[in-house]
Amino acid sequence: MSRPRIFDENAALAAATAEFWQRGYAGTSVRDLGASMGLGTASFYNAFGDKRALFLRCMDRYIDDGVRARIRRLEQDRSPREAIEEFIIEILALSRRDRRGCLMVNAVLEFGTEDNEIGVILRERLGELESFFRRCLRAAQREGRIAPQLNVADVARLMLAAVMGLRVLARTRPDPALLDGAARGALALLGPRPARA
Amino acid sequence: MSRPRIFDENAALAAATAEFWQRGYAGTSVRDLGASMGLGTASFYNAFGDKRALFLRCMDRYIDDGVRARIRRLEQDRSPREAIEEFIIEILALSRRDRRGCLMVNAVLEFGTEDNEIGVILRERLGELESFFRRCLRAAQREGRIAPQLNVADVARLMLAAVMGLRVLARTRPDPALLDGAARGALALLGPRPARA
DNA sequence: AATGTTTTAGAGTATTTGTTACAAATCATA
DNA sequence: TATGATTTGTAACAAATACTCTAAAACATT
Repeated sequence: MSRPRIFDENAALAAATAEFWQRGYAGTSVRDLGASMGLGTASFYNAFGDKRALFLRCMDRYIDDGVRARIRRLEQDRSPREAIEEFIIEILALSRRDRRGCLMVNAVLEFGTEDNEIGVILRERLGELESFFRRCLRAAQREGRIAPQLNVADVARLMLAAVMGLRVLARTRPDPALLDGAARGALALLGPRPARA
Repeated sequence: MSRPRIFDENAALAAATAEFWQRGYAGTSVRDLGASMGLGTASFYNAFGDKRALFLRCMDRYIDDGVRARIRRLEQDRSPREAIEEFIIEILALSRRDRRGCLMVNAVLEFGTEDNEIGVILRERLGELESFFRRCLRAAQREGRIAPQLNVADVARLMLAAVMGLRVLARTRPDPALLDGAARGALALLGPRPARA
């Protein structure tokens, strides 16, 4: 019917994501993107609309494959308390091995106040993460795996902030001692593991 | 001796800072800056060198008048434990009233991986904040105002991360309940206030 | 009033930005 | 092998970017 695409859309999106992740939205030019995606201008605009639309697709993909997948997996495979613990441990591991921080957090700062449509999306995604923490904390509390006097809502909020902070620090001060310490501190929020009855 | 300046350098720096703060470095053009500072191109370049140099001056000023002044003041006027408490309360108040977040945190994400000179400066400034927390925690522990079994180094690191996170959240999700809750969570790290002996 | 020094105003420069235009290329089907 | 549809390469665009240049203006001192 028509000329087939020569490029792999998934690979192109991955390349674009990497570029945005490293240099930010404003810091990445369409020419940079085309080069790293292996696309000419025509293919670029034909396939993805424009720069902003491409960024939105990258962010969607990034979040679906990242936080969301992690939340789904941990909530299915682990006990509530372990789900939180594992989440933090995995974020720590990511932060230790990758100096780019988190594309979503980076986007929060770049678009938070300026682009309202992106702002809405980001707010919602952050809400999902907060909800994950709160759900797990509440469940863990019901199971008696964390102290009953813990303020679940506030700890969830603090954990959200702590994770954001960890991702920020990873981008500028990826000192393992710092990242490990902050993560240990966050884990300590759950209190000592109660002995199995 | 020579033609006097028509503009107030301090006011000009304040205006530039506001611009960078709101729109980021890449997002602010030299024309924007000139306009908000009330400077023509010649005056701009004559007085400040170039865009990057101006940004460095803005950041210096911002940090000196901000975190550093706050640390100095609190460490002088307050007990160690209160210094931390007040610091968090003040950051919370700032975050609630200003959606721009923190210029320093914004810069961390924009320059963390790209510009090494700025990266070094930011790393050092973050270190100062971490040290403040650690100093106060250690002193408070010696005074018996926080639990002796608290891991001071890790709590200081977590607090650094939490403050960064709070500043990030302020920029996109300035929901008072969220910010208040995260701050309460951070304060709870210090444990209950011991009764005065 | 002349000198020296710096600031100012504004036009101008070369490069980069995001995006469009257009014709050639490539396939499935008729 | 012609048709139809879409992708591709390249050239081009207007606007914006950071920055420079030239010359006039404004002061303190002589």
